[in-house]
Amino acid sequence: MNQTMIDEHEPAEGPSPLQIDLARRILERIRDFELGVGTRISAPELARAFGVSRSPISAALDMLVEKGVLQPTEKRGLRIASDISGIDIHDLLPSSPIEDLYRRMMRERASGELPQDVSEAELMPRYGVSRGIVRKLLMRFAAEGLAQRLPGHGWRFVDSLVGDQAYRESYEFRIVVECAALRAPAFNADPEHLGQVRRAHERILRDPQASTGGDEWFRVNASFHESLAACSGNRFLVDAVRQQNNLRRMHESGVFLELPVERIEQSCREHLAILDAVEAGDMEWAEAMLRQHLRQASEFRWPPRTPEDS
Amino acid sequence: MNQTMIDEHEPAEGPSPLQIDLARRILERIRDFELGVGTRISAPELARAFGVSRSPISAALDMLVEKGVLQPTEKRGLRIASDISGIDIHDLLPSSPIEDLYRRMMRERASGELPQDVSEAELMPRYGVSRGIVRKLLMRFAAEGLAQRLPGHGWRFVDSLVGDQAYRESYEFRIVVECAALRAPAFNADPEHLGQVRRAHERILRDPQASTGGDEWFRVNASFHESLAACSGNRFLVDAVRQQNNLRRMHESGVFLELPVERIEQSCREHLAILDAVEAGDMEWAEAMLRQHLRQASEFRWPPRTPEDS
DNA sequence: TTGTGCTTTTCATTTGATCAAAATGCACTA
DNA sequence: TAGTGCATTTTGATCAAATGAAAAGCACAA
Repeated sequence: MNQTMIDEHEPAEGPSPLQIDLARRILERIRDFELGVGTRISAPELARAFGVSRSPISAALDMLVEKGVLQPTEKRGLRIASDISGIDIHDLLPSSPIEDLYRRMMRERASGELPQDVSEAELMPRYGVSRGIVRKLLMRFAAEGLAQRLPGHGWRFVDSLVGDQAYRESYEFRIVVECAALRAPAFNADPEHLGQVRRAHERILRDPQASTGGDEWFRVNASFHESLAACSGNRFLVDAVRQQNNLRRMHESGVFLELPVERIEQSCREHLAILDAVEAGDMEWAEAMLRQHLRQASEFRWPPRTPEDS
Repeated sequence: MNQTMIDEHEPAEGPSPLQIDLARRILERIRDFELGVGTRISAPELARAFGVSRSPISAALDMLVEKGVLQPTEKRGLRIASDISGIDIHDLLPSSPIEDLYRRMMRERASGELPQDVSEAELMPRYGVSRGIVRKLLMRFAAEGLAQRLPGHGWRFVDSLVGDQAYRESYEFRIVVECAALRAPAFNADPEHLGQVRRAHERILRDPQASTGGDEWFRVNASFHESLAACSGNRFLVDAVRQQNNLRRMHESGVFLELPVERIEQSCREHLAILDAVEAGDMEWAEAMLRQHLRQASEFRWPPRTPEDS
């Protein structure tokens, strides 16, 4: 072959998915801790918090410097350069192609475009990616309890939350597990942690409109339920709640319409009331409210979908 | 290169892991359905039952013919040739190297020889296998909820059931979930299925000695708890019970001593009593007994281990 | 001490070709 | 109508080499 092109390395191999993910989580962390402009940022601390080495953290911080969120101090190190409380994190950061594909698959599965049983070979041309990518994605679905390998050939997505039946089962399960968490003998509310959850809710209530579209509300909602379970001190309860959150994420990614603002506000207030009861130590009241909260949610019907849906 | 050797394919590539697994499950099925000598065997039916195509089923049946369990009929097709109720399935069938390695890893992890955090590169030389094999094994652990990928490099085994703390949490979780299953509004006992579980218990009671060593008792025990959950009609409860079974399997594979016979017999009888109550529709009594059964199990201390254990 | 900026080392992904195994289709039979 | 036996097609496992990314180490600064 003749080399008419400069056979240099392909330029601009962007940041790795891990780096992008870390950058996003760093922003979320800055917001959750309500760190102000000028605060110094420590790479080792972040590395510890996220369970990785400094290498990908440094790369993520570099991205944030490029975006103007951070800036180098006079001597060494970084500090926060701008207020990010108002901006949308997803708009600021590129999302990795892998992440996009993951969401796209989830959406197509939730809407039924993608069948329940799929083969790797079928997905490769469909999404125009190599087998390695397909497997990585499927493994991720599997790790989140959303898919599993079949014996022999192929993968199967879990019976998702389509149809009233599975939906009911999910809420029944959540009531069982989450209420049990509140009743756990070793229940111990960590004020620090719950306070953070509470602040996130108050942020939503201050500007509910901003949360209807993105997954901001989803994140806060999920962390509320997970944090309550965490107080039980029982890791299995936490895992169960987390998996239910994953399932709901997949289901809701198939619903295109936005949640009505009033709905979000009401849920927020219910969450805060439950937090009040928990922090006051009135577990029975908290449990009653949580049960009621979940039951209401299970009766909520999603807004009508696009016309061609069944 | 000169070809001094006959460059034929390596001989005797044994049966695939799937084939061996299917052969084992076919034997278990014959025993569970108590099919007698002479019964004809239908490959498509087995393929349907196990969710695979006829190809691996045929290979598995060939293995069983070789072992003398099945034999060809005069014209076409196969029939059962010998009574297998007394034999040990594990002795009859070879176990695939992959399966052996899986068990070995599980045992070494349960006993603490293998650290909680591992890298693929560390396991390759340790077990003398390629990276592909290591990944397949780790993926299997992950699928069973026994391990997960870490961000960046490496894998982490789940906090296993070592230490009183995790052990207590596990039983607490099981009580919550399994008792909820009995209380489920849609609870519906399938007599066919439960009868099969019952027969398996009676088989154990007839010859308890035979079950102390192998995993026969473990299988029956696990299927009892899983079957009860299945009657709830709630897939999430079933999944939760199944995952707890996986965890216990890993934990118990680290315990070398055998369970005392009396212990197995007592559990068997308790299981049967619970089945009686369930089939009689007395769910409250069933739940009370189940709760008591689990609580007792949680208080049971394993027999002393080999001396050098902590 | 704790953090930074760099280098070195280790680890895992990617890629493409080859091959084993599972799925599928078809002719034929009980 | 289901089942068998065999042939064909499809799927995914496997391997080594090259590349890219994360972890680990070190000197130095606040």
